Amino acid sequence: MKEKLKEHIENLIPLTDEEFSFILSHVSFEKYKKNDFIIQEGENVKNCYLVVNGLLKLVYDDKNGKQHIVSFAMEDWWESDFSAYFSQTKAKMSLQCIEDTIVYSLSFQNYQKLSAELPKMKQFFLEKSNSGHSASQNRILSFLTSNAKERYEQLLKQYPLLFQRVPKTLLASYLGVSRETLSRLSS
Amino acid sequence: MKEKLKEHIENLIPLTDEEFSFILSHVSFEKYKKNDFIIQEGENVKNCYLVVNGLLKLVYDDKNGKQHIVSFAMEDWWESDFSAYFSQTKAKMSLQCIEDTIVYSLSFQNYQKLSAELPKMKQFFLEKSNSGHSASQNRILSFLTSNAKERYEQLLKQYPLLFQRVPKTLLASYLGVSRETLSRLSS
DNA sequence: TTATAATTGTGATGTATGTCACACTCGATT
DNA sequence: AATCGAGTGTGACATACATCACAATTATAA
Repeated sequence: MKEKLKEHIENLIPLTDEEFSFILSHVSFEKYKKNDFIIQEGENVKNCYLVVNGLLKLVYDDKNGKQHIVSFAMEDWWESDFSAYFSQTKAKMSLQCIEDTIVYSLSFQNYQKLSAELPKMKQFFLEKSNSGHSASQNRILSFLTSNAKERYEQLLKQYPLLFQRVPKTLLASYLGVSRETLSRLSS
Repeated sequence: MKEKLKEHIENLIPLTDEEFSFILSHVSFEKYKKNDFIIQEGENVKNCYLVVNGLLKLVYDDKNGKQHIVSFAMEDWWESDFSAYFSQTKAKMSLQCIEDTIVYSLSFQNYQKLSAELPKMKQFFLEKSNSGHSASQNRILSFLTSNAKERYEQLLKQYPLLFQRVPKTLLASYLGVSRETLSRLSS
């Protein structure tokens, strides 16, 4: 499993073996079961996570008890309630397993330590953050410019795999439509 | 005007005088008039911009010729079509002045140079990117959980100044509603 | 000033989408 | 095999919002 983390980082930035073992000593390997909460709303957010295997949802529960999916996290994605992680405050959102999931966990302290002591890692985090930011902007754009059907088709195109892995109800909650409307769109 | 840039960076990270003059030698100071385009859709995006004074809109023009505002950029904000900037490709969006505007411009090359040669600046960019990412996620959340009226009230609360500075049509286009609907919400 | 364009409000109407209710399928559990 | 619950489709109806049209007001420029 170590190889997967190494590959993941080297996808952006080559590492020496020493650098990689230094990194490895700052993360921890964790396994969760389907439906487990990795982060629960209201808790302090101590870690962010790299998904090695499995599937997560980052959800916000509104005052009416309705669930909204801010993001899915699939293999090779970093996820957390980043807003709470970076400010070391309480989670506004929950991170929960849709499938059995294996992750690398990185504490905020170790994130800072890696950033400070390994310039390559600061670079890595910077590039990850930049692309995360771009992805979010694209999602905003999709809300601004597209109706439910178009958003559905964009999602279908971008992540065809998702459709076999998650119930339609969750897709609806990601797209911002009711499950009934989504059902009518598919036909 | 130099002071404003220094203040802006030192808001996050203290700098020596040498460090600051090094930074200063890598940015350029530019003035634009109301309605000028700083970035035009289809162009290569060479720079990102720090707004010293004035107000910008980052807009996407859809296939039907309708304008969608992805972001306003006010004093003290960095803005660009970041997706195109970081990948050094053509702009999908335009950056245009709502008011006469003064900016610092930073080329991608100098961005890389500053990041590489000044660890403090890499840290600065990382923190900026992280907070930009969080802000975008909040905007997504607002689309998922709130109707037009609620989004309007959130915007009003977050940026009360904006309402005196920009026509309602633009606010509508930021909120993702028609100007008529926005007009009815205000009453 | 006068003319012209930009901005805003508001009615009438159409449409997309939400909500509620119910039925059906399918896999998991006992 | 029988039971249960999660996931899904679909009809009937309610509602939020878009669109089109027009008038009124306010800025801008000639």
